[in-house]
Amino acid sequence: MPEAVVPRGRKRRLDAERSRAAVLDAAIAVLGRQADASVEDIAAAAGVVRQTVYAHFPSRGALLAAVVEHLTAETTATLDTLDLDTMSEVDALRRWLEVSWSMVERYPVLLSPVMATAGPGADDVARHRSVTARLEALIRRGRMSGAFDTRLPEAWTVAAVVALGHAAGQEAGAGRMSPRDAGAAYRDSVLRLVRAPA
Amino acid sequence: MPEAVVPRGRKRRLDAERSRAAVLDAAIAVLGRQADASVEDIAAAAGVVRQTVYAHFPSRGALLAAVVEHLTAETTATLDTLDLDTMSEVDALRRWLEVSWSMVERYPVLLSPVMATAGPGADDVARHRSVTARLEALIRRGRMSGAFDTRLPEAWTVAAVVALGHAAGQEAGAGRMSPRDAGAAYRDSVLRLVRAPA
DNA sequence: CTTATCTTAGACACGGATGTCCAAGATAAT
DNA sequence: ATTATCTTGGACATCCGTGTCTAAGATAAG
Repeated sequence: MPEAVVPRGRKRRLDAERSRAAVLDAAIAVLGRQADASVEDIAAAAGVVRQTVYAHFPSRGALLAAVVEHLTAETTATLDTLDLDTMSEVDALRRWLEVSWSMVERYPVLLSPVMATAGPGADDVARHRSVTARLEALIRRGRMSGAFDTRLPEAWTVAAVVALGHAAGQEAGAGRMSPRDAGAAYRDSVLRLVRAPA
Repeated sequence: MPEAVVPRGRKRRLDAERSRAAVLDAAIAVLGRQADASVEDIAAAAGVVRQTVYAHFPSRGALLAAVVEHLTAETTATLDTLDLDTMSEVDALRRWLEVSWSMVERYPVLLSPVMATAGPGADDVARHRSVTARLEALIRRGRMSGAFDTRLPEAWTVAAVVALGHAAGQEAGAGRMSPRDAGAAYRDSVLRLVRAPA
């Protein structure tokens, strides 16, 4: 596995950075539709030739890893602008759900198996870790404060929230529900599942 | 695509039927662990050579289709022995969840993408149709009788139940929860999601 | 403008999986 | 015991994807 070329004799040509970005974007788009898309497919969608992809990413796996990295970074960054800690648990969860859902809507690849299999930790949860970490902390806080129900295991609750997100994404992606309705159903369902009974 | 050989000059050798069954069972087991297992892998697990697989199934796709067919048949058969119509909606749903969960436990391949991609209708829902049809009917009945909540779309409710089943399977399969706990959490979550508020 | 960088086109090697063919031997049916 | 069926081993063609190499042409940086 050779490394991606990053010359230092002169300045990096912005041309190159444009190609790299195009490939990355194309990968996000294409893999969102077909998880096992070939490098050829991605290159074509990027308006580039296959060799150019290898000029920026040493291997297919490295490209996938870059996709995962890119998206998790953006998602966690977005989540961190929310100041979830300063609001009530229920509001914070609502906010978290809104943001997560908007990300899923924008990047369907987020629910693709690609996110699980790519990257160092090839575990379905380990991959979402940096994103679900916020959720986990939030849920723990709500459970301790009495705002959330504690009858179900904490880890299960997290898994359930993720799974319902997948379901909403499927329904919207398959055209069985409008993205709006899917998002609403998602939020309502999670709240019903997580909130402490009155 | 040649057809599977079914001679009629003499009687079918039970030897052959044993091989066929072994291959089918091996496929169910192996694909449960690795969705993209090769015909070679499956043959090896069946204690058979690759060519023998092709002697019974014309192609890889046909084998997958046979797996799907086999499992959906068994599952629907099991579900039909329950007489769900004669009990209360909540009891019926509980029963449905128990049976479905036991099937998922026994056949992890049921949550594999194999079930979606194989078979004629390559739709995630269309494949489960014969199984989820029972669930759908059940949910509709409960919604009309007032036992279930009607604030969420019916189709969404079905999707959510399936998704939570996947989550439970994942958690149990990954060893993060015991199968028992996962099943319990699954049932509790679904009931909490579906039941009408008191 | 000069030069280094980037993209492209065309090959090529390699590995892995699918599907096919055939001949020989094992095995069950009659 | 005879015969048709089944499994096996070996070999082979094919397709597809990955990854590498090279030379030529385009393009941005200095």
